[in-house]
Amino acid sequence: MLSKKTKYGLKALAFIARQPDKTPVQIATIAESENISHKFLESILLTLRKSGMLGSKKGKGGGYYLLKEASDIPMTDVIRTLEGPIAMLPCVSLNFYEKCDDCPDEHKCSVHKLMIQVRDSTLNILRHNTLADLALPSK
Amino acid sequence: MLSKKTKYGLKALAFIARQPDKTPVQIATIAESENISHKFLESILLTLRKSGMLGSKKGKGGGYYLLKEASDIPMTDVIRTLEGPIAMLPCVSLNFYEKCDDCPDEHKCSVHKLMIQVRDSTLNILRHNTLADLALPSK
DNA sequence: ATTTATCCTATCGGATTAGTAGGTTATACT
DNA sequence: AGTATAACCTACTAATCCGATAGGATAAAT
Repeated sequence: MLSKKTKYGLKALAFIARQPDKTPVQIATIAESENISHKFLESILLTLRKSGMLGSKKGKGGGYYLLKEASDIPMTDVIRTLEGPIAMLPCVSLNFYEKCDDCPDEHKCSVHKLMIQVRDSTLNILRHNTLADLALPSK
Repeated sequence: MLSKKTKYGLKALAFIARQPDKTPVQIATIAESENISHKFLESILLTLRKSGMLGSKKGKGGGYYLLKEASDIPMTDVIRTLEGPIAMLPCVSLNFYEKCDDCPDEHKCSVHKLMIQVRDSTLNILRHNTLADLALPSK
């Protein structure tokens, strides 16, 4: 399950990506529109800025804006930044790999094999969906 | 991420499914072979028995055995029993649906749409993999 | 009767989650 | 210069979940 942090982060990014130019959007605007706690959202956007996905501007007329084209930001990037691993087990994670304590040889582990299949199909979708897709107006 | 409960449960089921007849397998045997805490595994197998997946027998020569053919137990069943929802968000879960507090209309939610795609591709794999596949000897 | 092995309830420490509090810093406007 | 604005940053907290443990009750085989 995705944490609320990730869900809110995705919604916020979609909101920011929908801005016409790259006009900065304020936390308060997003928080209100998407029903997210202002303070919680603040910490989420801070994380996204530190990861290099967003830029920010202080003071009046300030806010957050995209540093890249929305179509250049795959969902994998966002989820890995906010949630961590996409895989269902650390031992099949590409970016957050960890060996299982209980597994002497993971190549003989049947659960491992199954989870690689799940990982690959999930990655396939998350890689090909970008923030531009997420930001498309709902029809 | 899958909990250890689920991971251990999957391994244990694969172990049980590998038995020639339907000879009961003892907790201790599985725990030792798969490096799982005896007591923790006990509670996991209890859950699986209560869900109707396993039968059990007490006393000497007792243990756990499958109640159905391994090929009739899809991975979805096991994971839903031990882990709960397969979907990444409650609002796209088929078996554990919950409305999002923050979403006035989930059909207009772009995150929702994305997570439905992920859910469907994951389900596709987990439905077509059964315990029989999981139990195949590692080559 | 004794051993074996599951059954069941209760508890627990540690980690994680979803926030909240409160002040600091940078920018814009007057 | 002074004030308002809005992001920045650190720390804290309440609640929940996870992984595991404790200890006895029950049922079956010998």
